[in-house]
Amino acid sequence: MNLKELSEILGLSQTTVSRALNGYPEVNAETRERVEAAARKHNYSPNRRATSLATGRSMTIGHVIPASTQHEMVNPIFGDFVAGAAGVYGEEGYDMLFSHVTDGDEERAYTDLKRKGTVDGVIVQGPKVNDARIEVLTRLGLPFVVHGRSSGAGQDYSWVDVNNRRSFKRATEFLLDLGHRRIALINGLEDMDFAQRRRAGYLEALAERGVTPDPALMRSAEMTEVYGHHETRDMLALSDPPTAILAASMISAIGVRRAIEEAGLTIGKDVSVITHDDELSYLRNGQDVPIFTATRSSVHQAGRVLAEMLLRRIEEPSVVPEQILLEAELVVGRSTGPAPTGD
Amino acid sequence: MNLKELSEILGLSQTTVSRALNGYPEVNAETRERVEAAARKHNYSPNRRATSLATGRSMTIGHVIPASTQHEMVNPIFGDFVAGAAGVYGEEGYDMLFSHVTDGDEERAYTDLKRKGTVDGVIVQGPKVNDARIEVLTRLGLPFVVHGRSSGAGQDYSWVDVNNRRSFKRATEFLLDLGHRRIALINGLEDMDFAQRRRAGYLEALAERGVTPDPALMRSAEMTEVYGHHETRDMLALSDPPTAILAASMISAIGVRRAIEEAGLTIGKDVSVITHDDELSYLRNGQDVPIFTATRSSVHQAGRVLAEMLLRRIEEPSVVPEQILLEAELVVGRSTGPAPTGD
DNA sequence: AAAGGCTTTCAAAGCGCTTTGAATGGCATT
DNA sequence: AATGCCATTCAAAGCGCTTTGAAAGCCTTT
Repeated sequence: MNLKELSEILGLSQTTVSRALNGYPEVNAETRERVEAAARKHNYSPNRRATSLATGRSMTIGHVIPASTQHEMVNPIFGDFVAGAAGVYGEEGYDMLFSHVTDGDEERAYTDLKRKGTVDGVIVQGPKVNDARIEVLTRLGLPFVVHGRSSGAGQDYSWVDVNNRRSFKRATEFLLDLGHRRIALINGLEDMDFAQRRRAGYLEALAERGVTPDPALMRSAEMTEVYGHHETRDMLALSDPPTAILAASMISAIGVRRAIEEAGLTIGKDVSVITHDDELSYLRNGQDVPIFTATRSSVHQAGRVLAEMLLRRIEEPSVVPEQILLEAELVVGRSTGPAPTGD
Repeated sequence: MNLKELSEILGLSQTTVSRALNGYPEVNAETRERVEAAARKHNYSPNRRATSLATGRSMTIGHVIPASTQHEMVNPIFGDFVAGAAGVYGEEGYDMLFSHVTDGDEERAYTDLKRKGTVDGVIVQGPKVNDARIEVLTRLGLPFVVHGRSSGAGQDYSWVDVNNRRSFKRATEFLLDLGHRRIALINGLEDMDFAQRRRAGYLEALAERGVTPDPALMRSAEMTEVYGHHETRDMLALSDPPTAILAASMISAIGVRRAIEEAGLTIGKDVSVITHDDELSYLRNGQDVPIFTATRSSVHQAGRVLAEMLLRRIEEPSVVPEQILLEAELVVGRSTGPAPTGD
């Protein structure tokens, strides 16, 4: 059933039927009802491609997945984020499209998205320091919002970010207050902007207390479980091992815990652990009492907020960019305790 | 730059330019080269919506995400699966579209997808026992493939599944061979088809050895970490606790491990654990020696295989459905050992 | 020289919708 | 009765592409 057929059945022109269904005022109330009834009855709904071609809008939001770090897509954090965004899209009648882009080819990818008119806007995920995508998208005039920020990207753009510097500073201070001095940082990938900010917060806290940072206690890589385990095991074998560890995600924290337990140590007693907790639905930080002391900020919620922001930008592209900085809570769980005394 | 402009620049008709770019034979070789050069130079690429409207094909694959169990989307397993499929789509020039569908509304969702022509085919994920989607899609004539199977769905359809029954039977036998008799099953959601099959395999193995299954040792729910932890703690508190546990995924197995350790017990000695391992990239089952003894089958690979199968079906919709049954390996890790002797 | 057959190019229709600009008819106004 | 104004409805153009059917041009054949 298409518009032509429907209008023939009704004995009306396509114009009138289209207008009736799209809520235009210049249609007789009675006619509108007839049209709506017929549309329901014949299970009519307009062809998205045709609508899209005629209006110039695709009602689709793009998420570009760089293929080199396939991980980005696979990342459980990404899953929760996307679920949050998808909820908003659904409510507003937008679809969500993923483009799998081979790395280095991002400029082309975005140019194509714009050119081909596949999407009305995009969400930029996992911004790096000085991320080139921001400049490209600004130049193309394709509406976008960024999940996180990119230090060094000159443009003024819209973003939603967690105050990573502050939350990791607080977490570090919390450990310092407990008497810890050998505090390790198991960070995310070095070139990710959020990782830089977390490290900055960590270093800031140490500096303010006069603790000299030890490069041997600062690790960074993709935040897998195996990585958390590996680095922890490695550091616990040092002659002067850490008494506390800051982990970048629940997933690596699980690896951290595994390594601590394998070493015959007790978490929260021999070694304290604080992790960032994105409130992943499949990896909740315990039910009532948190498993880990954690800096907590829902990535699902961030997805929602960003999606709403993007839809606003699509509606009004000329409005000045918005920026939202979310503060993470510091929740105290059972993975932290006073620094062990006596060596 | 659109086709019209490009053809005017070249002094050719749109027809010829279109044909040149799409590799039709009836174009002079020299002309083709000129056209291709101009297209490159002016950064031309055809508008997807227009192409799509003209050809009737959208070059997009749909993944429908039921909203009630938001979890499905958020599921880390889903992430890896989708990454596998996305790789194939990318190679073949397809995009991937997610529709967020409020539950119970799936029939409408698919009808719309078909009607609106948004997608050329869909992948059905997380089939339940007697899943209604299969009948709907068959009726609509929208090409689809299923990740898993649906017992009771009458139709003949294409699927890729892991031999869940056999792999859980083998895992159970492995534990029985080690002398375990109190074997618990921490399964996925009861109405999921895969969960049924796993349970069937588990029960089959018990029956063959004359072990009476104990309902108190059979749990099922969404496979989160907290769930694995909760059920394990609960069962370990029984007067006659299990000496071995079968878990449905790495994520719940992590919760199982946490509960065992909290109870002061040792995994692989006091309590043996076998999990299914989907080879999630962020939750690898250890590096060299597996953390858990596991039934292993890559969900990323399954994603690839299904995507390829779907593209074949889109190409040749009339071909008889294909079915692929993947066998899981049983890999032995450090989480299993002989049943503890003496009470 | 006319006929026939290739190769190459083109004009125009069509995909299914939205939207512009015009037409129609009923009613109140003069 | 003629005029003007709304409220409705309509025909047709246009979105940017593909594809059909026809035409043009050049050889070869008779």
